[in-house]
Amino acid sequence: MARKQLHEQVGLRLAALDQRYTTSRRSLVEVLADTDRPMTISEILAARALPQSSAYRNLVVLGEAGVVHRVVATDDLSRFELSEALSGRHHHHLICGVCGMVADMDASPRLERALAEAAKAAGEGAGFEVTDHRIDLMGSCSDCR
Amino acid sequence: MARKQLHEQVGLRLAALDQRYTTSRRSLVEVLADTDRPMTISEILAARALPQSSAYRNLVVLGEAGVVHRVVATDDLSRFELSEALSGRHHHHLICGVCGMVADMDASPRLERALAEAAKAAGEGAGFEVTDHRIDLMGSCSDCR
DNA sequence: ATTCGTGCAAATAGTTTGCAGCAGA
DNA sequence: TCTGCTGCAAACTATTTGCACGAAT
Repeated sequence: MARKQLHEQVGLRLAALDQRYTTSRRSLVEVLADTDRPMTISEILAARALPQSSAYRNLVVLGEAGVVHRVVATDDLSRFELSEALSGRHHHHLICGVCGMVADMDASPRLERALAEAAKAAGEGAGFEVTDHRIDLMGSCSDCR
Repeated sequence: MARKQLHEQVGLRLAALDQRYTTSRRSLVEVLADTDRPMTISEILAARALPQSSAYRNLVVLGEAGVVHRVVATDDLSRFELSEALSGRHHHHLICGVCGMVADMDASPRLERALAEAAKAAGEGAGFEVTDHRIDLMGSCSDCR
């Protein structure tokens, strides 16, 4: 999605919640749009000077607006990425167990189909309504070997 | 696995690291063997009175010994389960986005095959060596609807 | 005996929040 | 203009650690 349209979309989503699209929120969206992997708070702050509390607060708001998505890896750092609704790329993650790095990985149709089937079975069995999924491949990245 | 053999296995794994199989460690293993879902620290402490610090410390040791495994869901509570090497059940998780509950879900062969293929492709593409994976179905549990 | 584990309390790390001043629609 | 956002600092929560005592080999 072009950068301009991206901001338009974000603006709309925020407006729907009576939230303003302020400079710091725009900053956060820019940073996340510029990268191809989920970013930690410190990475975000390294890219755009911004008080931590504003970063946290705005990421919450952007999360509620469906603009950003929180990724949980294995270390205890939150990572954030643009939501798939905005990035348009359904993907999963590679997670390095040594350094904690997280990289994006494109989804495979076959995997998605198998997953949909498993989700259906799980729902029937346990009265659980599946709305989303998360697939992570764990291992070691090239820097850690 | 029978309870007695389980403790034997745990004892061996701890011994391999020059660690003793003490009463509190045995307690932790028992609690985790008695349940079918990953447990938070507070759930564990509710089941067996034990100082928090001992629980945390021993879960680290049991983790290093490959006896327990830490499960990361979406809230910021660590959850622990018996490792698959000991439980013998390869499984994935259902995670409720409302209450944070985590339940076990048996793995499906088809899903595993599709995943193995995706893992191979990812490794080739990114110089990433895949050693494990994690699949979670997110949604809402029966209690939350 | 000597090494390792325990329990308490204090420390730490990441994240959240109260409040006074500032800015966007 | 008026409601909501910002920035600072203090608060909070989950987890980790230092240290002196106790237990296991």
